[in-house]
Amino acid sequence: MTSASPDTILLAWYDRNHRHLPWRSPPDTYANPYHVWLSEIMLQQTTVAAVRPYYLTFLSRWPTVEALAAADDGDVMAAWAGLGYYARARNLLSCARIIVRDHDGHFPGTEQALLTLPGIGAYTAAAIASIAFGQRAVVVDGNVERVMARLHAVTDPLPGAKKHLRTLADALTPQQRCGDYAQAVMDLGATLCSPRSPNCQICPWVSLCKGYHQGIAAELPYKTAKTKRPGRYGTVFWITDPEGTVLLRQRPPRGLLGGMTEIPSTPWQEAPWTLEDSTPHAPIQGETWHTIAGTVHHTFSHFDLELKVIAGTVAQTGNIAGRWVKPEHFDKEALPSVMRKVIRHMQKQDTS
DNA sequence: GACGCGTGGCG
DNA sequence: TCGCCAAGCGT
Repeated sequence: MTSASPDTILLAWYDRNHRHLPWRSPPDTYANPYHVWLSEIMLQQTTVAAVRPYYLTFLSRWPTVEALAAADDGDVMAAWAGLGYYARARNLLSCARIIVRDHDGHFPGTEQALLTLPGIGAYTAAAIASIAFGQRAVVVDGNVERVMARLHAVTDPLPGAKKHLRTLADALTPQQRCGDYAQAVMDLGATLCSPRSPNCQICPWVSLCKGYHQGIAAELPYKTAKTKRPGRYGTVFWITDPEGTVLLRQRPPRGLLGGMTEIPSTPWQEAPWTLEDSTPHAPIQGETWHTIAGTVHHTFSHFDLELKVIAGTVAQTGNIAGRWVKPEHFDKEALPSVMRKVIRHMQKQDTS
């Protein structure tokens, strides 16, 4: 007798257990390339739970790549606000406009062509090519790396082991049902073969899994130690006019929170700010500042931030660089989470 | 290849 | 409270 191949075993598991996600199509069908692309960009380093509402909002507001390409930049950034990694939103718009301008509104169907588009790297190109176009492509994300490391008991640490893990993933990738297979491995990693406590007992691959048989599956993949997150400090200037309108401004188009709306602030430096050092950075001078009690803490990918807030009022809003926005219109702004924390902090002051 | 780039949830 | 983690990409 012959035993089923690993990919056949996994696909059978997927047919029984696949999750219903808004961007997915039924097994054995090709999904809409626009849907696959939009979801894959949002899912980069981001959980399904976080993506779901954003995906539904985007698809509702911009149902096609043509609609997205025609969208206003500020509307797209505002709709992305809170999801993080804002370069993805800038690249999303840029990519949509290239698709419409150079590709007649159709996504290319090969990995090689997809790779030339902004925001689409090795993983996303392979995902779109396989899931939306049925091409054989080796899809390697964090899930696949973890599953391969466990299945083959790879003990060399990441990121050094990446090339080896890709080779192992390539060897397992079938010629048929390529999109379903890609989603199946990722589903396996996201549900059973999870980072902390894998559910090996009901895993379709348990009998093949070297990591399981060596008793080290849950520990894999090993990773090289990370350095501790440094701390940074800033002072935010909460400036209002007599009617409670607040001074906002735009951040530079690239870099941290690039293109997003901010509340004016000192630079974010390694040492705490004194009041005297802070105020020269304010958008207005000669102000009487009122220190707001407490601090706002926020963790970015590569540093921890602690913000103090000082408040001031101006009689006239003219001749000050920035935009004056009423609080009831904040929800239309491209305000990242750290700035919404500052706003919440100020609203707590009002009610206490 | 290393680093910059967000956020929220979870053990 | 804290470190880890998520369907990575661009430079």
